[in-house]
Amino acid sequence: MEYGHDVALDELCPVCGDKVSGYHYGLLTCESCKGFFKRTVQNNKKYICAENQECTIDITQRKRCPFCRFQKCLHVGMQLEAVRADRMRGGRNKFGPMYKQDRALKQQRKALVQAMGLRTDRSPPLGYSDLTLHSSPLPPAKNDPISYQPPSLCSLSLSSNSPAAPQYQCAVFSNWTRKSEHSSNCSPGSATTVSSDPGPFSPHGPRMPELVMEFVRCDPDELQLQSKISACLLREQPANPSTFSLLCLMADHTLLSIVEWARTSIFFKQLKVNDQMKLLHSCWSELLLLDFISRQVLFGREGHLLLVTGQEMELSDVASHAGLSVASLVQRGQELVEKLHFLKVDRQEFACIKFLVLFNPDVKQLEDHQFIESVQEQVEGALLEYTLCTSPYLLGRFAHLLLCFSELRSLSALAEDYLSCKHLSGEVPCNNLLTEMLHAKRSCA
DNA sequence: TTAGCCTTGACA
DNA sequence: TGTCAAGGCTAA
Repeated sequence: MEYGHDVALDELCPVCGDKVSGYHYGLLTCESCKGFFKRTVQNNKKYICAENQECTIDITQRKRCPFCRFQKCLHVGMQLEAVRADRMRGGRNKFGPMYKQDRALKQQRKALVQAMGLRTDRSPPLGYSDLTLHSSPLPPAKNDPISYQPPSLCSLSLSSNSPAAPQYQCAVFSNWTRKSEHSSNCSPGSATTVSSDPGPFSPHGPRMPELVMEFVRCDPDELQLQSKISACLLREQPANPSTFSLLCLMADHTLLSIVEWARTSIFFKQLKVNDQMKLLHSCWSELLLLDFISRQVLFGREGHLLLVTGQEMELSDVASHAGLSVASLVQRGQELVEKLHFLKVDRQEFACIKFLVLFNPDVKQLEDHQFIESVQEQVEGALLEYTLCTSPYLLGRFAHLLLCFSELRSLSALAEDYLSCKHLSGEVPCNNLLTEMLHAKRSCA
C-alpha cells in the first residue's frame, strides 16, 4: 500500500490514548479498545457506572469503568454495525473506502506539514495540523459583488427527515456593497469592498486605534471566503445531502477558515502551539457563532439567514421546520442580531470582539497566561477607545457590547450541546474538524 | 475480563 | 499475492 503505515499508526487511540494498531470499527483505535468494543457488542453486554457516568478513560484507568469506556467508544465514533452479526471472519466491510480516504488525507496532511517546514511533533487527534492544509493563498477576490454569483448549491434536494428543512434560495447580493460600505470605514489593506465615506476616522477626525486597524487587516475577506467555501462544498458534498449535513459541512469549512484566521493573526501567532490549541478548543463554537451573527448584522436581510456561501434561508421556513431546540436557538440568535444591529456594531468592532473571544485568559493550564491576559486587556482598551471615538455620546455602548458578548457565550454553549447530541445520535458527519473540536472540548472539560 | 497475538478472507 | 480489518484464541 502506498500510504505509509506510520502516518495512521502515529496517532493515539481516541478512547484511551494507547498506541493505535489500525482501523477498527470505523476509526483508528488501539488493540485493547478494539477487543473491548467487539466483546461488548457481540455479547450484548450491559454495564453500570458506579460513579456519575463521567469517569476518565485513559490508558491506566480504562479497565475501571466499562460503562464509561463503552460510552466513550460510541462518542468518538466507533460503529456498532461494523461488528458482524454472523461473526464471519476476514474480508472487508463497507468502511473500507472510508479508511482509505482517511489514510490518504492523513498522508496528504503530513506531506504538507513537512513541505511547509512546520512542526510535526505529535498533535492530538484533533486536526490541528489542518491549519497547514488550508494555508494556500486565497483565490482572487471577486471585485464585482453584484454580478458575482456564488457557485449554486440550490439544486440540492432537502431531506424531509432533516430536523430543520428550510428551503434554499439563491441570494443575489444586491445589498452586499451597500452594507459593506455602511460598515467599512476603515482599514488600509482590507480587501473588503470599502466605502468612499471615511466615517469618523477621516484625515481630519480622530485616528482609528492602530490595534483595531490591525485586527481588521487580519479579518478574512467575506467574498473570498464565500467563494472558497462554496467551491469546497461543491467538491465535497455527498450525493443526497440532508440540510443538516450540508450545514455541518459549511460549519466545518467556516471553522477551518477561523482556525486559519487565528493562526495568521497578530498575537496568536506568537503563542506556543499548545496554548494556541487550548484557546481554539475553548472558543471554537463562540467564534463560529460570532462569524454567523456578524454576517447577519453586516450583510443580512431582515427575515432571512445569510449563509457563508451567500445563500439565504427564510427565517419563517427555519422556524416552521426546526425542532424546539433549534427554533429556540435561532430565536435567541435573532434577538442577539437585533441588539447588535440596534447598537450599529460595525466590522471593526466585530474584529475586536473576535480577538476578545479568542484571547480568553480563563482557559485552564495556559503556558503563557500572562501574555494572553495582557492581549485581552489591550483588545478591550482598543475596543473601548474605538467605541468612544465612533459614539462619544453613547457612553453605555461599550457595556452593551460586552453584554452581547456574554450572550454570545451562553448561546454558543447551547449550540454546542445541541451539536453534541446530534453527534451522539450519529447525525453529524464524522472525520471533520467540527467533530474533532467537539471531542477536544469534551475531553478537556 | 483484558489485551496481545493469530487466523481468516475480500479486495486491490 | 499482499494488505488489513474482521473474529478467535488464550495467558495473565
